[in-house]
Formats: sequence, C-alpha cells, structure tokens
Amino acid sequence: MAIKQGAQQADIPTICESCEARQGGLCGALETGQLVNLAKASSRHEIPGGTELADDGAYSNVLSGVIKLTRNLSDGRQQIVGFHFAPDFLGRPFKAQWPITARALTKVTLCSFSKTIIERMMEETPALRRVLLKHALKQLDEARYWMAALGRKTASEKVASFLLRNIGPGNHSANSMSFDLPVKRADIADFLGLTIGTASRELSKLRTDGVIRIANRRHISLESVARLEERCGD
Amino acid sequence: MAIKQGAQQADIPTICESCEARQGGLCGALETGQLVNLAKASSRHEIPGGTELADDGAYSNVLSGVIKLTRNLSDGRQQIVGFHFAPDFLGRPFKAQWPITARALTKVTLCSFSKTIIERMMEETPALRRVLLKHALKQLDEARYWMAALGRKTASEKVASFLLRNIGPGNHSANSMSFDLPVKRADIADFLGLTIGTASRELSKLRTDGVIRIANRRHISLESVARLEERCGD
DNA sequence: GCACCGCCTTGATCGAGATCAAGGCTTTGT
DNA sequence: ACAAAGCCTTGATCTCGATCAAGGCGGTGC
Repeated sequence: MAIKQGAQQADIPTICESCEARQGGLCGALETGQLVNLAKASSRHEIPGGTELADDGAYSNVLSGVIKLTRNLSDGRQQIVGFHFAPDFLGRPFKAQWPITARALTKVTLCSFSKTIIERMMEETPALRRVLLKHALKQLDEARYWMAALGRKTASEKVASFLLRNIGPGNHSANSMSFDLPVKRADIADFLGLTIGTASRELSKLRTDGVIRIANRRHISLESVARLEERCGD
Repeated sequence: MAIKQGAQQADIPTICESCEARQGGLCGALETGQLVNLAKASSRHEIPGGTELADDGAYSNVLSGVIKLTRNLSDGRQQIVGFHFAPDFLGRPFKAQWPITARALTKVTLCSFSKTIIERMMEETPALRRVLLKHALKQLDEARYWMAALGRKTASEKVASFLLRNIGPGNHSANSMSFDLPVKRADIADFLGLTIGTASRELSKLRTDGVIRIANRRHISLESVARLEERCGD
C-alpha cells in the first residue's frame, strides 16, 4: 500500500531487527540469514488520519493506528469489510487488482515491503507463507462472523456485537471496559449496514438502558459486558 | 470433515496418483517424494445430499457436488457464509473449534486427510501452504464481496448478483447461460439475508421482465447476462 | 392413476429501519 | 472569544422487505 493523497511520508529504511512488528508481524517470519538484507528493503511510513492508501502491490505491517477496508457499489453506497490494527498485514498478494479501498482512520505507522520484495520473500520463506495463511484464515473467520450479522441480525444486535467485537486489540477488564472508538458514527453505520441515524439511535438506547456510558463522542465505556453479550444474538 | 448423521461412507483409501482433485487440489501440491506415502493416508467418501459434516479437524478436497457453510444465531436464524464446489478445500486448519456448519446440498465426493496427516503435510510441504494461502485469500475476497451485498444491496440486486456469481464453476457462454441451481429457495434466502418469499418474488420479477427463464424449480437460464449485470449494483 | 408431501408462488398486512429534516454539541481556526 | 464547519442526536414520516396465510405445482410412493 502506498500513500495516495496529500501526506508527507517519512521514508525511513529500517532494518527489521528494530521493527516493532517483529513479534507476530511480517518481520517475525524473517529469521533466516538470507533474509537479513531483504529486510533492509522494508520502509517505514507515517500516515495521517483520513489518507487513502493506494494498492501498488506492496504489503505492509500495521505498526500502530487503525485502517478501514471498504467495498463500494457503483452509486456510492459503501460497506466497510474490515478493520486493521497492529500487527495486521495490509495488502493482497497474488493479485494485481483488488476491489477494496484502504483508508487510515487515525494516524497510522506502516512497515512496507515492495511487491518485488514480498514476492521473493514469499517464494523463499515458508515461514512467511505460514504466517500469512494464519492471518488470512483469521480474517476469513471475521468476515464470516459479520456476514451472519449483516444478513440476519437486527440493528440493536449489530451495534451490541460491534461494541464487543470491534474494539480492536485491547483493554479487556472484568465486567467493565472503557475505550476510545477509533471510528465516527458514519463508519459504524457503514460497517453494520445501517444508516447513521439508526446507529446513533441504538447507541442512545444502550445508554438509556444503562448498558454503556457515552463520555464524549469518541469515548465509550461498557457498564455491563454480560448484558451487552445478551444483546448480540449469538 | 467427517460424516455426522446417517450416510454410509464408502471408505476407499486412495493413492493420490488417481485423485481427480490433483489439479488445483490438495494432491496437486504433493509432488515431492516424501509425500507419496502420506498421500496414501487420504480416503474417499461418498456423501448423500443433506448430510451434515462434523468438524473433526480433517481437511478435504471436494471432488464433486456442492457444500454449504452456515453460521447460526442462538435462536435459529441462519446465514449461509459460503459454498464449496470442486476442487475447493473444506475444513479449518490451526483451529480445534469452528463455529461453522457444513452440509452437503447434493451428493458429494470428498478426498479427506486426517488432522494428524494434514498438519504433518503442512509442516513439511511449503507448496501446500502456498496452495492453501491462495485458496484462503480467494475465499476472503468472496466473503467481502457478499458482506457488501448483505449490508448495502437491495433484495433485487442481491438476487441478480447471486445468479451471476454463485452458479458454481461452469457453463459460461456468450450472452446466455443455463444451469441447474444446486440450492432450493430457502438456501438462496439464507445466503442473501432475505426470506423465502422475497427471494421467490424477485426471481419472478426477473422472469416477467424477461431477464431469466425458469424452466422448472431447479433449472434457470439467463436470457440476458448484460441486463442481469446492470441489476447487480456493482 | 391418485394421494400425499415438500417446495414454491403470490397476496395482504405490518413493522423495522430508511429517509428527510431540524437543531444541538464539539472542534477548529482566527 | 467568536464564528464556522463538522459531527451527532432526535423527531416525523415513508418504504422495502418481513410476516402471516392461502393455494398451486411437481415429484414420489402406493
């Protein structure tokens, strides 16, 4: 993924030894000697929120921040098909064209590998294919979970499921958790197949029912995870 | 996947040399010498339509027939999250539990490998991981296409998309194609997030509009692929 | 051939969520 | 501090697809 519109890229070549995504990330697969120099071909990017990422065949590790993936219909209707958090991978190997758009929701740090490099690495490093296979299967499970939600859940079940499952990797505590939503209401709607109005209404209902607390627009705390789970439908 | 309910299994151990799924299938990855004997561990199953397949960790090639994958909500609502045709793979490596149910829609022939075997093969055969990675990525693209359809398309767009994209691997001709639907109306509904009534109504509308012809319940021919594409929304 | 049963079609009505619109709250820039 | 723009909430109304229900068709078994 490359930067598409406005956004200066601090193009810092990085040796993977120092890469934060080493654990669980692409670089984590690069243990063998022949790859040390390949790893030098990686580069670091800082990308501001809102930037659209062009698919140039490169493959990246997300080091920090949140990215949304969307599919668009011809008349502009939009569906978010997934989110990426650290240390996820971004990109679609084995394919030149990809009908999916990636956009940074927050400031994002990426560790990128060019198409050429990543393809050579894929050939030479079985461990890399293994990591990528596990990652793809995890994303497939996710996608299918949300297919069931999109096709069969009510608006309130969708919102409850979103709050429980799409928080990103983080802060789970006993029976109360609190976090900053990385998305605005329009994104919640585009992810759940709803309109902004319905998404907002359902959040309000959860608030008046005492299931969640909405501190400010972006900050939510779950007052009762158990009661939220009851409302998920699955 | 193993057979779950009623269904005699003709358990014929097969050497992969004779496996129809060799091309593009699991066996196609097994070229190296050390795997010839592993391949002997594969077995062939004949499964009648309607059978539910239990997830026992085995991994199978579909040699013929159609399988549906479903996710279920607690109150019985159901969503079909994918179909498998030959030479697809069936199963979920790297995971003991899988919240997805597989059921044969037609008579199905499988070439199965036990969990132990498939894990050993996965370790020893980079080519296998490569095949599985490509397969997983293809399924992920599919799942995301249908996420957008489920979340944002109208009933008639969903049905049009289904006719064009879920025919299974087959008979594309110039501007007219004809085929047997492997599914009943209830499955179309469960796949598209609709009710049987709506699915049937939309098919009727396409018929009266002259876009398709419904010979009998299971046999449909597309009179105008172009006009069907216009109605897909993407 | 005839009866039965499962699947499909079609109609009438209802309701969840979309649409349209007004106003309030936050953030940002000057 | 003030103004302006963006985002969010909430209300009123409408619509698409769900629900409920009544037949029709086609395959299967006797």
